[in-house]
Formats: sequence, C-alpha cells, structure tokens
Amino acid sequence: MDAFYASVEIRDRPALAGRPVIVGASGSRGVVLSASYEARALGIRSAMPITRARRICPQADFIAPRHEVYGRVSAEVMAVFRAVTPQVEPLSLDEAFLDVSGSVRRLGRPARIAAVIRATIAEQQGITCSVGVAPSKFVAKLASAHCKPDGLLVVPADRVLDFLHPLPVGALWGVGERTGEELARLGLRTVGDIAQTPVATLQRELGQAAGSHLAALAWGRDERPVVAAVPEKSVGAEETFAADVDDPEVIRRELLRLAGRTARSLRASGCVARTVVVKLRLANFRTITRSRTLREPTEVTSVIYETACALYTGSGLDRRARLRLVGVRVTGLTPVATAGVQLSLGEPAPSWQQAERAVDRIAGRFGPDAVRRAALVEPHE
DNA sequence: TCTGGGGTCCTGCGGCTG
DNA sequence: TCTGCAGCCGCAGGACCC
Repeated sequence: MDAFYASVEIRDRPALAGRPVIVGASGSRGVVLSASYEARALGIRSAMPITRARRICPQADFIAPRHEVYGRVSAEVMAVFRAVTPQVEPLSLDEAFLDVSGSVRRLGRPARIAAVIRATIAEQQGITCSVGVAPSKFVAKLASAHCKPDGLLVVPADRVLDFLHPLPVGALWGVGERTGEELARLGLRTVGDIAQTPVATLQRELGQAAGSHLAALAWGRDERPVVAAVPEKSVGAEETFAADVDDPEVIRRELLRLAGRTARSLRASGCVARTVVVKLRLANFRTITRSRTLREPTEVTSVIYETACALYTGSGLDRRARLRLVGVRVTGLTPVATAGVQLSLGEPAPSWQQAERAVDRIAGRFGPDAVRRAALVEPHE
C-alpha cells in the first residue's frame, strides 16, 4: 500500500485529500508512522519525531493512529491477494510477497495479475498500492518501491542487473544508516559498486553474513521462496513513559502490565515460550537487555512477570535509575500442542493456565479491561 | 531535534560437555 | 586423571525492517 495509514485516514475523511497528512502518536514522545505524499514533499519522513514534524510542517493535519481500522483493511487486502494465489507471504500490515507462477494459466501474465490486484484494491478499499513484478522477492520489492505511488513496474529476468546496478546502496535490503556509512567509507555508492567489490572485502568490512548477503543481492541472486506461513519467533510488548520514571514500584507495575499483554498474545498464538527478555532504556537513550531461560516453557503471566522483575532487579537499575522505556519479550516459542509438560512430584497441578485462558475468553467477549489484576487498577478507578 | 512499537537476524563471548 | 579442542547453548548488544 502507498502511505498506508495516511491513505486510510484520507479515504475516511475526504476533506483531507490533497493536504499534508501525518499519522503519529498523539503524545509528545511519538514519531511519524505514516505521511501523505503532500507531507513528504515538505520533508516529513516516517520515524521522524512528531515534535520535529510539527516544527517543519505546522500546517499539516496530525492524526492519532487507529490500529484496529488498519488491521481490518489489511485483512481485506490480504484476502484479495489470496484470491490470486495461496502463496502469499505477508511482510507487514501493508505489504506482501505473492508467488504467482501457479496462477499464470488461470489469470494471465504477471503484469496483468498485478493490474487486476491494483484495480480491485482501489475499488474495494479506496486506496492505492504499487506492485513490483520480478523473478525474485528482493527485486520485486525494489521494483515496487521504485514505482510508488500508485505504480506498476515489471523487471524481467534479463533486465535485473540494468535495473539494480544504478540504484544507491541504501536501496538494498539490510543496508541502513550504519552499513551505508561503512560502504561510503569504502567508496561504494551504488549497487553496481558493490557488485564489483570482492566478496572477501565485503565480508572483512561488514561481517561474514552481511558481506556474502550483499554480494549476492548486488548480482540479483535471491533464492528465498515465498513462504505462506512463517512461524513467529518471539512476541513482546514495550512502552515509552510520557515522562522518565525512577520509582521501582511504578516500573514493576508496568512490567506486570507488559507481561500480561505478552502472555495474552503468546496464548493467542497457541505457543509457549522458554526465554524471557527485559528491555530497559535509560533517560540518555542507552538501552540494555537482560534475559533468562526457564527450565520449562510457559504462557503464564505471573511466571513471565516474576522473571522480568528478577531481571530488572539483577540489572541494578532498580536503584533509582531514570528509565524512559521498559519492554518484555519472550522467545524460544514452541506450539503448546507439541510442548511436553514436565511433571514433578509433590507440586499442585498448574491452575494459572486455566484461569488466564478463562480471562482471555471474557476479554474476547467484553473487552480487554473487563477483568484486570487488582494491582493494575488506577487509584481514581 | 530528540528519537515508537512490533519484530528478525547476526556477532562475539563464556560456560558446558563429550 | 588431565588437557585441549570443537560444537552447542545462553546471553548481551547492535543493526535493520515496516
């Protein structure tokens, strides 16, 4: 999708059409999530601090995000893709890879399939999208970026290198700010420059994996298949405080809330997790993480919470360090159906699991705040 | 100027084990 | 019994993506 969140907002409020529209968190500590092309023309970029966006572009319309709406539009767009082929690999809410090699006989050449998808989404959803057609995932992605907004670009196999080599290095998947600086230091500015550099040099400067990865991409080599169901590796939740916090009690309460959210999405995914990771960002933006692997995998809030608290205490930051963000994440996921439960002698059967699953069902019917831990009830409530 | 929240992947180090 | 080595795993941190 093109400028996805902003496009959805403009669709729902036609008076915004043609204006600079910026979707971002309403608090003072947010960043730009999405900006209309009119806003981009004025220098607004996604991930830019919202305070800066306001300074650059005070005349823009600033809109708080409505994630539920974007989620619904996303599901409907993905359904359009799946009508073309079951081989759909969502990359995010607003982007997916489709392997259409099995659909050509039924629906026509890939360019025609792309045109149909674009027309269907414009008609059904009232927003535009851009489609890249190419022999591999990463060239298709670059092609779609290249023809944005509202475009279609086909890069046939024999034109891949002509397309690729003039592009700046930053166009490659995996080249961000740091790697871009490294490459500039080596005098490499275009994808073609990377292609002409020995793999050994790239590996020495950027590391084994990144070096060979970039060398392959620069020659258009990308054998990754489209995978319809990529299993999740971790789930988590994190939150930036409106103002920095140094009270350990407030931080522990936040850890409880985040552990609850994490455990809920863990259960929703049908998995249990073995490792708990706590993320702590100090007022000066330095970030530390601490993790612990449990003897047995869990999906229970209190187990995740107690582990998170122990990690927080162990970090030494509970002695009045000023924090701006805390996060809880779990990794080492396995489907609950295949995770064996280690029975132990003399311990009561687990009961939290059933209790929390019951709470999940209540929340599904009456909303997420229908049942809460007493510790999370605010004084004014 | 002041930097979100959801993730993935890679690297380096140290400890354990065969 | 001791030592050296390789491989694996856990952990921490960093870069990157949307």
